[in-house]
Amino acid sequence: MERAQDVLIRNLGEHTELAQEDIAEIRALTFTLRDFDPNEDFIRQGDEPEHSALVVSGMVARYHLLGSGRRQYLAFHLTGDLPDAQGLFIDQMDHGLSALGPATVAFIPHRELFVAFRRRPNFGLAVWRETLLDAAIFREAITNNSARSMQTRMAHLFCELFYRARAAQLVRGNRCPVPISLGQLGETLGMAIATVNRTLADLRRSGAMDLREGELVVLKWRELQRLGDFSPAYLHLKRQSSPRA
Amino acid sequence: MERAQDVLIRNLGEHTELAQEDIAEIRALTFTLRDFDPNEDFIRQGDEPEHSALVVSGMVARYHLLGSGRRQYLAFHLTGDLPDAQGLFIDQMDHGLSALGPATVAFIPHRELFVAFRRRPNFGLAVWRETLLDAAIFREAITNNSARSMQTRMAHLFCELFYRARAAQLVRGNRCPVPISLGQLGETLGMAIATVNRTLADLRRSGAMDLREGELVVLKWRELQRLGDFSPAYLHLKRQSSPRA
DNA sequence: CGCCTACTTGACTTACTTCAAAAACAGTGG
DNA sequence: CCACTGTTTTTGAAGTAAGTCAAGTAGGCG
Repeated sequence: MERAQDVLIRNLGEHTELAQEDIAEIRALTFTLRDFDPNEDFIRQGDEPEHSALVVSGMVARYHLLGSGRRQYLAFHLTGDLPDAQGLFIDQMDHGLSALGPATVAFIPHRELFVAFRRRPNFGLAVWRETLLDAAIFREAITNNSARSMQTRMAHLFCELFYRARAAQLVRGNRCPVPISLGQLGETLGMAIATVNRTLADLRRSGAMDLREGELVVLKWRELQRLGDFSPAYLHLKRQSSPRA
Repeated sequence: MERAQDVLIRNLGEHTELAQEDIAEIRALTFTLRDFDPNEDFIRQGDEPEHSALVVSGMVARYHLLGSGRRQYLAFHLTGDLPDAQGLFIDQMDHGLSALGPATVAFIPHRELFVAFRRRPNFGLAVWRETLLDAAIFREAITNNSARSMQTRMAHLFCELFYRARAAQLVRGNRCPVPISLGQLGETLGMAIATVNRTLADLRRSGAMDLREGELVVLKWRELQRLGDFSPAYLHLKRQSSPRA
Protein backbone atom coordinates (compact mmCIF):
# COMPACT_ATOMS: atom_id res chain seq x y z
CA MET A 1 0.00 0.00 0.00
CA GLU A 2 1.08 3.53 -0.82
CA ARG A 3 2.16 5.62 2.15
CA ALA A 4 -0.39 8.10 3.49
CA GLN A 5 1.91 11.03 2.78
CA ASP A 6 2.32 10.05 -0.84
CA VAL A 7 -1.41 9.56 -1.26
CA LEU A 8 -2.06 13.10 -0.06
CA ILE A 9 0.72 14.62 -2.12
CA ARG A 10 -0.49 12.88 -5.24
CA ASN A 11 -4.08 13.94 -4.71
CA LEU A 12 -3.32 17.60 -4.02
CA GLY A 13 -0.85 17.55 -6.89
CA GLU A 14 -3.72 16.63 -9.24
CA HIS A 15 -5.06 20.17 -9.05
CA THR A 16 -2.36 22.31 -7.39
CA GLU A 17 1.28 22.87 -8.25
CA LEU A 18 3.17 21.89 -5.08
CA ALA A 19 6.67 23.23 -4.47
CA GLN A 20 9.36 21.04 -2.94
CA GLU A 21 8.91 22.98 0.29
CA ASP A 22 5.19 22.20 0.33
CA ILE A 23 5.93 18.53 -0.13
CA ALA A 24 8.52 18.58 2.64
CA GLU A 25 5.99 20.24 4.92
CA ILE A 26 3.44 17.52 4.19
CA ARG A 27 5.96 14.77 4.79
CA ALA A 28 6.72 16.25 8.19
CA LEU A 29 3.10 15.92 9.37
CA THR A 30 2.10 13.18 11.79
CA PHE A 31 -0.12 10.56 10.14
CA THR A 32 -1.80 8.05 12.45
CA LEU A 33 -3.21 5.11 10.54
CA ARG A 34 -6.33 3.22 11.57
CA ASP A 35 -8.19 0.38 9.91
CA PHE A 36 -11.97 0.20 9.89
CA ASP A 37 -14.47 -2.55 9.25
CA PRO A 38 -17.30 -2.16 6.77
CA ASN A 39 -19.91 0.26 8.07
CA GLU A 40 -17.85 1.22 11.07
CA ASP A 41 -18.28 4.87 12.09
CA PHE A 42 -15.21 6.92 12.76
CA ILE A 43 -16.62 10.40 13.18
CA ARG A 44 -20.08 10.98 14.53
CA GLN A 45 -22.53 13.82 14.10
CA GLY A 46 -21.89 16.15 17.04
CA ASP A 47 -18.22 15.28 17.49
CA GLU A 48 -15.62 18.03 17.78
CA PRO A 49 -12.67 16.40 16.09
CA GLU A 50 -9.08 17.53 16.59
CA HIS A 51 -7.74 15.53 13.68
CA SER A 52 -8.44 15.55 9.98
CA ALA A 53 -8.99 12.31 8.13
CA LEU A 54 -7.32 11.20 4.92
CA VAL A 55 -8.58 8.17 3.03
CA VAL A 56 -5.60 5.92 2.41
CA SER A 57 -7.49 2.95 1.03
CA GLY A 58 -11.06 1.81 0.67
CA MET A 59 -14.15 3.91 0.46
CA VAL A 60 -15.60 6.25 3.03
CA ALA A 61 -19.06 7.81 3.32
CA ARG A 62 -20.51 10.96 4.86
CA TYR A 63 -24.08 10.90 6.06
CA HIS A 64 -26.79 12.75 7.90
CA LEU A 65 -28.92 11.11 10.56
CA LEU A 66 -32.49 12.39 10.61
CA GLY A 67 -34.88 12.65 13.52
CA SER A 68 -36.90 9.84 11.98
CA GLY A 69 -33.88 7.56 12.15
CA ARG A 70 -33.48 7.62 8.39
CA ARG A 71 -29.95 7.95 7.11
CA GLN A 72 -29.02 10.12 4.12
CA TYR A 73 -25.66 9.56 2.47
CA LEU A 74 -24.12 12.81 1.28
CA ALA A 75 -20.87 11.90 -0.43
CA PHE A 76 -18.40 9.11 -0.98
CA HIS A 77 -14.66 9.45 -0.73
CA LEU A 78 -11.85 7.52 -2.34
CA THR A 79 -8.16 7.13 -1.75
CA GLY A 80 -6.52 10.54 -1.42
CA ASP A 81 -9.63 12.45 -0.32
CA LEU A 82 -9.82 14.54 2.84
CA PRO A 83 -13.40 13.77 3.79
CA ASP A 84 -13.65 16.05 6.80
CA ALA A 85 -11.58 19.10 6.10
CA GLN A 86 -14.70 20.96 7.29
CA GLY A 87 -13.81 19.85 10.78
CA LEU A 88 -10.80 22.19 10.65
CA PHE A 89 -13.02 25.23 11.08
CA ILE A 90 -16.36 24.07 12.23
CA ASP A 91 -17.18 23.64 15.89
CA GLN A 92 -19.39 20.58 15.75
CA MET A 93 -19.69 17.97 13.03
CA ASP A 94 -23.06 18.28 11.33
CA HIS A 95 -22.66 14.85 9.75
CA GLY A 96 -20.96 11.54 10.43
CA LEU A 97 -18.34 9.52 8.59
CA SER A 98 -18.13 5.78 8.21
CA ALA A 99 -16.19 3.23 6.24
CA LEU A 100 -18.17 1.76 3.38
CA GLY A 101 -16.16 -1.38 2.79
CA PRO A 102 -13.00 -2.08 4.82
CA ALA A 103 -10.94 1.10 4.82
CA THR A 104 -7.70 2.59 6.07
CA VAL A 105 -7.78 6.19 7.24
CA ALA A 106 -4.92 8.42 8.34
CA PHE A 107 -5.51 11.09 10.98
CA ILE A 108 -3.56 14.35 11.06
CA PRO A 109 -3.74 16.72 14.05
CA HIS A 110 -5.47 20.02 13.25
CA ARG A 111 -2.81 21.85 15.21
CA GLU A 112 -0.08 20.61 12.91
CA LEU A 113 -2.11 21.44 9.82
CA PHE A 114 -2.62 25.03 10.92
CA VAL A 115 1.08 25.42 11.56
CA ALA A 116 1.81 23.99 8.13
CA PHE A 117 -0.73 26.34 6.49
CA ARG A 118 1.03 29.28 8.09
CA ARG A 119 4.48 28.16 6.99
CA ARG A 120 3.37 27.16 3.48
CA PRO A 121 0.30 29.16 2.52
CA ASN A 122 0.27 27.32 -0.77
CA PHE A 123 -0.44 24.07 1.08
CA GLY A 124 -3.40 25.73 2.78
CA LEU A 125 -4.73 26.94 -0.54
CA ALA A 126 -4.44 23.43 -1.95
CA VAL A 127 -6.54 22.01 0.89
CA TRP A 128 -8.98 24.87 0.49
CA ARG A 129 -9.36 24.07 -3.18
CA GLU A 130 -9.93 20.45 -2.23
CA THR A 131 -12.87 21.49 -0.04
CA LEU A 132 -14.28 23.51 -2.93
CA LEU A 133 -14.16 20.51 -5.22
CA ASP A 134 -16.10 18.72 -2.55
CA ALA A 135 -18.71 21.44 -2.56
CA ALA A 136 -19.08 21.11 -6.34
CA ILE A 137 -19.87 17.44 -5.83
CA PHE A 138 -22.48 18.34 -3.23
CA ARG A 139 -24.10 20.74 -5.65
CA GLU A 140 -24.29 18.09 -8.30
CA ALA A 141 -25.89 15.74 -5.77
CA ILE A 142 -28.61 18.30 -5.09
CA THR A 143 -29.39 18.49 -8.78
CA ASN A 144 -29.12 14.76 -9.25
CA ASN A 145 -31.51 13.89 -6.46
CA SER A 146 -33.94 16.70 -7.21
CA ALA A 147 -34.21 17.04 -10.95
CA ARG A 148 -33.46 13.71 -12.52
CA SER A 149 -35.44 10.51 -13.04
CA MET A 150 -34.56 7.51 -10.92
CA GLN A 151 -32.67 5.81 -13.71
CA THR A 152 -30.73 8.88 -14.73
CA ARG A 153 -29.96 9.58 -11.09
CA MET A 154 -28.48 6.16 -10.50
CA ALA A 155 -26.52 6.12 -13.75
CA HIS A 156 -25.13 9.54 -12.89
CA LEU A 157 -23.87 8.34 -9.52
CA PHE A 158 -22.09 5.42 -11.14
CA CYS A 159 -20.55 7.72 -13.74
CA GLU A 160 -19.23 10.00 -11.05
CA LEU A 161 -17.80 7.18 -8.96
CA PHE A 162 -16.14 5.59 -11.96
CA TYR A 163 -14.71 8.84 -13.21
CA ARG A 164 -13.31 9.76 -9.81
CA ALA A 165 -11.99 6.25 -9.27
CA ARG A 166 -10.13 6.56 -12.55
CA ALA A 167 -8.55 9.82 -11.42
CA ALA A 168 -7.52 8.13 -8.18
CA GLN A 169 -6.04 5.26 -10.22
CA LEU A 170 -8.42 2.72 -8.73
CA VAL A 171 -9.80 1.45 -12.02
CA ARG A 172 -8.44 -1.89 -13.24
CA GLY A 173 -9.60 -2.69 -16.72
CA ASN A 174 -13.22 -1.59 -16.76
CA ARG A 175 -13.97 -2.06 -13.08
CA CYS A 176 -13.46 -0.34 -9.76
CA PRO A 177 -14.40 -1.19 -6.17
CA VAL A 178 -17.78 0.19 -5.02
CA PRO A 179 -18.62 -1.71 -1.83
CA ILE A 180 -22.17 -0.43 -1.39
CA SER A 181 -25.42 -2.26 -0.64
CA LEU A 182 -28.74 -1.62 -2.35
CA GLY A 183 -30.07 -0.17 0.88
CA GLN A 184 -27.24 2.34 1.02
CA LEU A 185 -27.75 3.17 -2.64
CA GLY A 186 -31.35 4.00 -1.74
CA GLU A 187 -30.23 6.19 1.15
CA THR A 188 -27.93 7.99 -1.25
CA LEU A 189 -30.30 8.57 -4.13
CA GLY A 190 -33.47 9.06 -2.13
CA MET A 191 -35.33 6.02 -3.34
CA ALA A 192 -36.95 2.99 -1.75
CA ILE A 193 -34.93 -0.19 -1.83
CA ALA A 194 -37.41 -1.94 -4.11
CA THR A 195 -37.01 0.88 -6.61
CA VAL A 196 -33.24 0.69 -6.31
CA ASN A 197 -33.36 -2.94 -7.22
CA ARG A 198 -35.67 -2.46 -10.18
CA THR A 199 -33.76 0.55 -11.47
CA LEU A 200 -30.46 -1.26 -11.17
CA ALA A 201 -31.93 -4.22 -13.00
CA ASP A 202 -32.91 -1.88 -15.84
CA LEU A 203 -29.40 -0.47 -16.00
CA ARG A 204 -27.91 -3.93 -16.09
CA ARG A 205 -30.32 -4.91 -18.82
CA SER A 206 -29.18 -1.89 -20.86
CA GLY A 207 -25.77 -3.54 -21.01
CA ALA A 208 -23.98 -0.33 -20.04
CA MET A 209 -22.81 -1.49 -16.62
CA ASP A 210 -22.97 -4.05 -13.88
CA LEU A 211 -22.52 -3.97 -10.12
CA ARG A 212 -21.53 -7.20 -8.43
CA GLU A 213 -19.40 -8.38 -5.57
CA GLY A 214 -18.73 -4.83 -4.53
CA GLU A 215 -17.37 -3.89 -7.92
CA LEU A 216 -18.71 -1.51 -10.52
CA VAL A 217 -18.16 -2.78 -14.06
CA VAL A 218 -18.53 -0.31 -16.88
CA LEU A 219 -19.26 -2.07 -20.14
CA LYS A 220 -20.31 0.87 -22.32
CA TRP A 221 -19.02 4.14 -20.93
CA ARG A 222 -20.60 6.42 -23.50
CA GLU A 223 -23.95 4.74 -23.07
CA LEU A 224 -23.77 4.99 -19.28
CA GLN A 225 -22.79 8.63 -19.56
CA ARG A 226 -25.78 9.24 -21.80
CA LEU A 227 -28.15 7.44 -19.47
CA GLY A 228 -26.80 9.45 -16.53
CA ASP A 229 -26.85 12.85 -18.25
CA PHE A 230 -23.27 13.03 -17.00
CA SER A 231 -20.76 15.68 -17.93
CA PRO A 232 -17.68 15.71 -15.75
CA ALA A 233 -16.98 19.44 -15.85
CA TYR A 234 -18.14 19.87 -12.26
CA LEU A 235 -15.41 17.55 -11.00
CA HIS A 236 -12.82 20.06 -12.22
CA LEU A 237 -10.27 17.37 -12.95
CA LYS A 238 -7.45 18.53 -15.13
CA ARG A 239 -5.73 16.45 -17.78
CA GLN A 240 -8.10 13.49 -17.71
CA SER A 241 -9.26 11.77 -20.83
CA SER A 242 -12.54 9.94 -21.20
CA PRO A 243 -12.67 6.30 -20.10
CA ARG A 244 -12.54 3.76 -22.88
CA ALA A 245 -15.39 1.32 -23.74
CA MET B 1 -27.56 51.26 2.47
CA GLU B 2 -24.57 49.88 4.36
CA ARG B 3 -21.26 50.11 2.55
CA ALA B 4 -20.05 46.94 0.87
CA GLN B 5 -16.90 46.85 3.00
CA ASP B 6 -18.89 47.00 6.22
CA VAL B 7 -21.26 44.29 5.03
CA LEU B 8 -18.34 41.95 4.42
CA ILE B 9 -16.61 42.79 7.68
CA ARG B 10 -19.78 42.22 9.65
CA ASN B 11 -20.49 38.91 8.01
CA LEU B 12 -17.01 37.49 8.42
CA GLY B 13 -16.97 38.84 11.95
CA GLU B 14 -19.99 36.66 12.75
CA HIS B 15 -17.81 33.59 12.80
CA THR B 16 -14.19 34.76 12.78
CA GLU B 17 -12.29 37.11 15.09
CA LEU B 18 -10.90 39.81 12.78
CA ALA B 19 -7.87 41.86 13.88
CA GLN B 20 -7.69 45.58 13.09
CA GLU B 21 -5.12 44.73 10.43
CA ASP B 22 -7.54 42.31 8.79
CA ILE B 23 -10.22 44.96 8.73
CA ALA B 24 -7.83 47.51 7.28
CA GLU B 25 -6.88 45.04 4.58
CA ILE B 26 -10.53 44.49 3.69
CA ARG B 27 -11.20 48.22 3.54
CA ALA B 28 -8.33 48.62 1.10
CA LEU B 29 -9.91 46.23 -1.43
CA THR B 30 -11.60 47.57 -4.55
CA PHE B 31 -15.38 47.05 -4.49
CA THR B 32 -17.25 47.69 -7.72
CA LEU B 33 -20.99 47.96 -7.18
CA ARG B 34 -23.57 46.83 -9.70
CA ASP B 35 -27.36 46.71 -9.52
CA PHE B 36 -29.36 43.89 -11.03
CA ASP B 37 -32.97 43.43 -12.01
CA PRO B 38 -35.02 40.48 -10.79
CA ASN B 39 -33.89 37.26 -12.47
CA GLU B 40 -30.95 38.93 -14.17
CA ASP B 41 -27.93 36.65 -14.50
CA PHE B 42 -24.56 37.99 -13.47
CA ILE B 43 -22.38 34.90 -13.70
CA ARG B 44 -23.08 32.12 -16.15
CA GLN B 45 -22.25 28.46 -16.14
CA GLY B 46 -18.96 28.16 -18.02
CA ASP B 47 -17.67 31.63 -17.17
CA GLU B 48 -14.15 32.10 -15.85
CA PRO B 49 -14.64 35.03 -13.51
CA GLU B 50 -11.79 37.25 -12.35
CA HIS B 51 -13.86 38.88 -9.63
CA SER B 52 -15.62 37.57 -6.56
CA ALA B 53 -19.14 38.67 -5.79
CA LEU B 54 -20.45 39.98 -2.47
CA VAL B 55 -24.17 40.41 -1.91
CA VAL B 56 -24.71 43.94 -0.65
CA SER B 57 -28.48 43.93 -0.74
CA GLY B 58 -31.25 41.76 -2.05
CA MET B 59 -31.21 38.06 -2.65
CA VAL B 60 -29.09 36.07 -5.04
CA ALA B 61 -29.45 32.51 -6.32
CA ARG B 62 -27.10 29.83 -7.62
CA TYR B 63 -28.41 27.32 -10.12
CA HIS B 64 -27.58 24.49 -12.45
CA LEU B 65 -28.86 24.33 -15.98
CA LEU B 66 -29.58 20.80 -17.18
CA GLY B 67 -29.41 19.38 -20.66
CA SER B 68 -33.19 19.14 -20.66
CA GLY B 69 -33.41 22.90 -20.09
CA ARG B 70 -34.65 22.40 -16.55
CA ARG B 71 -33.17 24.71 -13.94
CA GLN B 72 -32.21 23.54 -10.47
CA TYR B 73 -31.64 26.15 -7.79
CA LEU B 74 -28.83 25.18 -5.45
CA ALA B 75 -28.62 27.89 -2.84
CA PHE B 76 -29.80 31.37 -1.95
CA HIS B 77 -27.61 34.14 -0.67
CA LEU B 78 -28.37 37.13 1.49
CA THR B 79 -26.63 40.39 2.33
CA GLY B 80 -23.05 39.70 3.39
CA ASP B 81 -22.65 36.37 1.58
CA LEU B 82 -19.89 35.64 -0.90
CA PRO B 83 -21.85 33.49 -3.32
CA ASP B 84 -19.01 32.55 -5.63
CA ALA B 85 -15.90 32.23 -3.55
CA GLN B 86 -15.55 28.94 -5.48
CA GLY B 87 -14.58 31.01 -8.48
CA LEU B 88 -11.35 31.95 -6.72
CA PHE B 89 -9.89 28.51 -7.33
CA ILE B 90 -11.97 26.84 -9.91
CA ASP B 91 -11.27 27.18 -13.61
CA GLN B 92 -14.80 27.23 -14.98
CA MET B 93 -18.04 27.99 -13.18
CA ASP B 94 -20.11 24.82 -12.92
CA HIS B 95 -23.21 26.85 -12.06
CA GLY B 96 -24.69 30.27 -12.67
CA LEU B 97 -25.71 33.14 -10.42
CA SER B 98 -28.67 35.42 -10.77
CA ALA B 99 -30.50 38.06 -8.78
CA LEU B 100 -33.75 36.80 -7.29
CA GLY B 101 -35.42 40.12 -6.61
CA PRO B 102 -33.62 43.40 -7.34
CA ALA B 103 -30.13 43.12 -5.88
CA THR B 104 -26.89 45.01 -5.43
CA VAL B 105 -23.68 43.06 -5.78
CA ALA B 106 -20.11 44.20 -5.18
CA PHE B 107 -17.28 42.71 -7.24
CA ILE B 108 -13.75 42.31 -5.88
CA PRO B 109 -10.82 41.38 -8.14
CA HIS B 110 -9.40 37.92 -7.42
CA ARG B 111 -5.92 39.32 -7.77
CA GLU B 112 -6.45 41.70 -4.88
CA LEU B 113 -8.00 38.99 -2.74
CA PHE B 114 -5.03 36.69 -3.19
CA VAL B 115 -2.66 39.47 -2.24
CA ALA B 116 -4.75 40.19 0.85
CA PHE B 117 -4.81 36.49 1.79
CA ARG B 118 -1.04 36.43 1.64
CA ARG B 119 -0.66 39.56 3.74
CA ARG B 120 -3.35 38.60 6.27
CA PRO B 121 -3.65 34.80 6.32
CA ASN B 122 -6.40 35.21 8.91
CA PHE B 123 -8.55 36.93 6.30
CA GLY B 124 -8.04 34.01 3.95
CA LEU B 125 -9.03 31.56 6.67
CA ALA B 126 -12.20 33.57 7.33
CA VAL B 127 -13.22 33.37 3.67
CA TRP B 128 -12.33 29.68 3.64
CA ARG B 129 -14.57 29.12 6.63
CA GLU B 130 -17.31 31.00 4.81
CA THR B 131 -17.08 28.53 1.91
CA LEU B 132 -17.32 25.65 4.38
CA LEU B 133 -20.51 27.04 5.88
CA ASP B 134 -21.81 27.14 2.35
CA ALA B 135 -20.95 23.49 1.90
CA ALA B 136 -22.89 22.64 5.06
CA ILE B 137 -25.93 24.30 3.53
CA PHE B 138 -25.48 22.27 0.36
CA ARG B 139 -25.35 19.08 2.39
CA GLU B 140 -28.55 19.95 4.16
CA ALA B 141 -30.17 20.61 0.79
CA ILE B 142 -29.23 17.12 -0.37
CA THR B 143 -30.91 15.64 2.67
CA ASN B 144 -33.87 17.95 2.44
CA ASN B 145 -34.62 17.17 -1.19
CA SER B 146 -33.90 13.46 -0.89
CA ALA B 147 -35.23 12.28 2.43
CA ARG B 148 -38.10 14.51 3.44
CA SER B 149 -41.75 14.76 2.46
CA MET B 150 -42.85 17.66 0.30
CA GLN B 151 -44.34 19.56 3.21
CA THR B 152 -41.38 19.07 5.50
CA ARG B 153 -39.06 19.98 2.69
CA MET B 154 -40.76 23.28 2.03
CA ALA B 155 -41.10 24.18 5.71
CA HIS B 156 -37.42 23.42 6.17
CA LEU B 157 -36.42 25.80 3.41
CA PHE B 158 -38.46 28.60 4.96
CA CYS B 159 -36.95 27.91 8.37
CA GLU B 160 -33.47 28.13 6.94
CA LEU B 161 -34.16 31.33 5.04
CA PHE B 162 -35.76 32.98 8.04
CA TYR B 163 -33.02 31.91 10.40
CA ARG B 164 -30.28 33.16 8.10
CA ALA B 165 -32.16 36.37 7.39
CA ARG B 166 -32.28 36.96 11.12
CA ALA B 167 -28.53 36.50 11.41
CA ALA B 168 -28.09 38.98 8.56
CA GLN B 169 -30.40 41.40 10.36
CA LEU B 170 -32.95 41.35 7.57
CA VAL B 171 -35.91 40.35 9.73
CA ARG B 172 -38.32 43.15 10.66
CA GLY B 173 -40.88 42.00 13.17
CA ASN B 174 -41.79 38.51 12.01
CA ARG B 175 -41.10 38.97 8.32
CA CYS B 176 -38.21 39.02 5.90
CA PRO B 177 -37.93 39.52 2.13
CA VAL B 178 -38.04 36.31 0.06
CA PRO B 179 -38.69 37.41 -3.53
CA ILE B 180 -39.27 33.99 -5.04
CA SER B 181 -41.98 32.67 -7.35
CA LEU B 182 -43.78 29.34 -7.00
CA GLY B 183 -42.02 28.11 -10.08
CA GLN B 184 -38.64 28.87 -8.60
CA LEU B 185 -39.66 27.23 -5.36
CA GLY B 186 -40.42 24.12 -7.37
CA GLU B 187 -37.03 24.28 -9.09
CA THR B 188 -35.44 24.54 -5.67
CA LEU B 189 -37.27 21.75 -3.90
CA GLY B 190 -37.66 19.39 -6.83
CA MET B 191 -41.41 19.49 -7.09
CA ALA B 192 -43.93 20.32 -9.79
CA ILE B 193 -45.46 23.76 -9.58
CA ALA B 194 -48.93 22.40 -8.87
CA THR B 195 -47.52 20.55 -5.89
CA VAL B 196 -45.71 23.67 -4.73
CA ASN B 197 -48.96 25.56 -4.69
CA ARG B 198 -50.90 22.88 -2.85
CA THR B 199 -48.11 22.29 -0.33
CA LEU B 200 -47.80 26.00 0.32
CA ALA B 201 -51.55 26.23 0.78
CA ASP B 202 -51.29 23.50 3.43
CA LEU B 203 -48.54 25.38 5.24
CA ARG B 204 -50.55 28.59 5.18
CA ARG B 205 -53.56 26.71 6.49
CA SER B 206 -51.45 25.40 9.38
CA GLY B 207 -51.12 28.99 10.50
CA ALA B 208 -47.36 28.70 11.00
CA MET B 209 -46.38 30.98 8.15
CA ASP B 210 -47.37 32.94 5.10
CA LEU B 211 -45.62 34.01 1.92
CA ARG B 212 -47.00 37.04 0.13
CA GLU B 213 -45.76 39.97 -1.86
CA GLY B 214 -42.24 38.60 -1.77
CA GLU B 215 -42.17 38.43 1.99
CA LEU B 216 -41.99 35.46 4.29
CA VAL B 217 -44.09 35.91 7.41
CA VAL B 218 -43.45 33.57 10.31
CA LEU B 219 -46.46 33.39 12.59
CA LYS B 220 -45.53 30.39 14.74
CA TRP B 221 -41.81 29.75 14.67
CA ARG B 222 -41.81 26.64 16.84
CA GLU B 223 -44.58 25.10 14.80
CA LEU B 224 -42.81 25.86 11.51
CA GLN B 225 -39.61 24.42 12.90
CA ARG B 226 -41.48 21.26 13.89
CA LEU B 227 -43.11 20.96 10.48
CA GLY B 228 -39.74 21.42 8.79
CA ASP B 229 -37.79 19.02 11.02
CA PHE B 230 -35.41 21.95 11.33
CA SER B 231 -32.47 22.17 13.70
CA PRO B 232 -30.10 25.02 12.96
CA ALA B 233 -26.89 23.30 14.09
CA TYR B 234 -25.71 22.88 10.48
CA LEU B 235 -25.69 26.64 9.95
CA HIS B 236 -22.95 26.94 12.55
CA LEU B 237 -24.09 30.37 13.64
CA LYS B 238 -22.67 31.41 16.95
CA ARG B 239 -24.53 33.39 19.57
CA GLN B 240 -27.96 33.38 17.97
CA SER B 241 -31.10 32.83 19.97
CA SER B 242 -34.28 31.29 18.60
CA PRO B 243 -36.74 33.58 16.81
CA ARG B 244 -39.76 34.64 18.83
CA ALA B 245 -43.37 33.64 18.01
C1' DC C 1 -27.37 -27.13 9.06
C1' DG C 2 -29.57 -23.06 10.49
C1' DC C 3 -29.41 -18.20 11.03
C1' DC C 4 -28.96 -13.68 9.39
C1' DT C 5 -28.58 -10.35 6.05
C1' DA C 6 -28.99 -8.86 1.35
C1' DC C 7 -31.36 -9.22 -2.73
C1' DT C 8 -35.42 -10.16 -5.70
C1' DT C 9 -40.12 -10.12 -7.18
C1' DG C 10 -45.13 -9.31 -7.17
C1' DA C 11 -49.46 -6.95 -6.00
C1' DC C 12 -51.40 -2.95 -4.18
C1' DT C 13 -51.72 1.90 -2.87
C1' DT C 14 -50.79 6.56 -2.99
C1' DA C 15 -48.01 10.55 -3.75
C1' DC C 16 -46.94 13.45 -7.12
C1' DT C 17 -46.84 14.75 -11.98
C1' DT C 18 -49.03 16.12 -16.00
C1' DC C 19 -52.39 18.41 -18.47
C1' DA C 20 -55.72 21.87 -18.89
C1' DA C 21 -58.28 25.85 -17.93
C1' DA C 22 -59.58 29.69 -15.17
C1' DA C 23 -58.62 33.51 -12.19
C1' DA C 24 -55.69 37.04 -10.38
C1' DC C 25 -52.13 40.28 -11.24
C1' DA C 26 -48.57 43.37 -13.33
C1' DG C 27 -47.04 46.04 -16.99
C1' DT C 28 -47.90 48.71 -21.43
C1' DG C 29 -49.85 51.77 -24.40
C1' DG C 30 -53.83 54.15 -25.97
C1' DC D 1 -58.57 55.12 -16.69
C1' DC D 2 -59.20 51.12 -19.25
C1' DA D 3 -58.28 47.57 -22.68
C1' DC D 4 -54.68 44.26 -23.95
C1' DT D 5 -50.87 41.02 -23.12
C1' DG D 6 -48.26 38.09 -20.66
C1' DT D 7 -47.08 36.00 -16.43
C1' DT D 8 -48.04 33.90 -12.06
C1' DT D 9 -51.16 31.63 -9.13
C1' DT D 10 -54.95 28.60 -8.33
C1' DT D 11 -57.84 24.54 -8.95
C1' DG D 12 -59.55 20.26 -10.98
C1' DA D 13 -59.26 15.71 -13.10
C1' DA D 14 -56.59 11.88 -14.85
C1' DG D 15 -52.48 9.16 -15.30
C1' DT D 16 -48.32 7.14 -13.55
C1' DA D 17 -44.15 6.43 -11.27
C1' DA D 18 -42.52 5.16 -7.07
C1' DG D 19 -43.54 3.78 -2.26
C1' DT D 20 -45.26 0.23 0.76
C1' DC D 21 -46.10 -4.32 2.13
C1' DA D 22 -45.18 -9.00 2.01
C1' DA D 23 -43.21 -13.20 0.72
C1' DG D 24 -39.58 -15.80 -1.22
C1' DT D 25 -34.71 -16.71 -2.68
C1' DA D 26 -29.93 -16.58 -2.47
C1' DG D 27 -25.61 -16.03 -0.28
C1' DG D 28 -22.26 -15.88 3.83
C1' DC D 29 -20.91 -17.61 8.28
C1' DG D 30 -20.79 -19.85 12.72
